[in-house]
Amino acid sequence: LAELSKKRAFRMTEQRRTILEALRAVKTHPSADEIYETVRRALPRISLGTVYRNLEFLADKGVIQKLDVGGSQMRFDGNPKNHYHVRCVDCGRVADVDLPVSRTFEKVKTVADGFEILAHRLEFIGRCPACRRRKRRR
Amino acid sequence: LAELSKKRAFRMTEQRRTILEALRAVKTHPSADEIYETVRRALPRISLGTVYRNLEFLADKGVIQKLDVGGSQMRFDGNPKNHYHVRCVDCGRVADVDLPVSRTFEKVKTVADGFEILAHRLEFIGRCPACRRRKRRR
DNA sequence: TTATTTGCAAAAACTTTGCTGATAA
DNA sequence: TTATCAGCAAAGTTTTTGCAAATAA
Repeated sequence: LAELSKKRAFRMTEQRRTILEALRAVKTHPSADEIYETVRRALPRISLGTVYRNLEFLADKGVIQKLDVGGSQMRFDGNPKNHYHVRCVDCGRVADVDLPVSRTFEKVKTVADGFEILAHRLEFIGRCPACRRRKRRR
Repeated sequence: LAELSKKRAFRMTEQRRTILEALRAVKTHPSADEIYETVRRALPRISLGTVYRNLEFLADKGVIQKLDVGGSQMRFDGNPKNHYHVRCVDCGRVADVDLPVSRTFEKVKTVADGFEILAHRLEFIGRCPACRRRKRRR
């Protein structure tokens, strides 16, 4: 990694920059295809594969975060620092939670079965305002 | 649901029973294909589709739990009560965590953005004993 | 008897990858 | 100049589904 960045063995291409900007511009936590649709407006020839490759690349570099929250798709977060999320049961929308990271859980170093703990991930499951309204109407 | 169970509109087939027994017999949290491989030993003609359908069915009925922990596959738990899990970063193995469910997080009813909170899900990410050993050797 | 369930195969949904030409530095 | 990167299309992985035959109750 240190070698890589020293040698500058990666480029800031138009595609990479546009993807990163698109992700940083929103506070939602878009999936790869949502980012693809956004970026496509600026770069109509970009491919979905390129979007996936760059998101993976940026997450590897610690510039962004790949969120493996519940649901069938990965989501991406322009903020690489650990924080908690809520996911809407109905529409799958993901948002940040305004709670600090638990000091208690951060201190856990081992659990039963001899697992060595590296991190923890907390996700709230709920209903977003839009879906609450939709449900009330029904 | 009440109607369904009153009318007994479901059967306890050989396949369903075998799948449930296989899941209850282990404390690992197997994926659908792992359960398929196990059940196949008793019922060689069973199809993967049947395994998926029954796991979904049993989870819907609250008999088992479908775990949407990180990773590309769903995992299943014979214990339907909410509890926390650890997942091994290296091999994906999932185990139960010997921590009580957080009263603090259980009390959270809303978060920023007006989400109505229904539940929470905590997952530790770690390294299982086998993978720790494997890593030390390298 | 008959509504539910199965096996099979095809499809769906999401993501990764091989290859060739393009391009950032 | 050249190693990295993009576009394209094909393939991989996991899960779902349509349909006709089988079966639990």
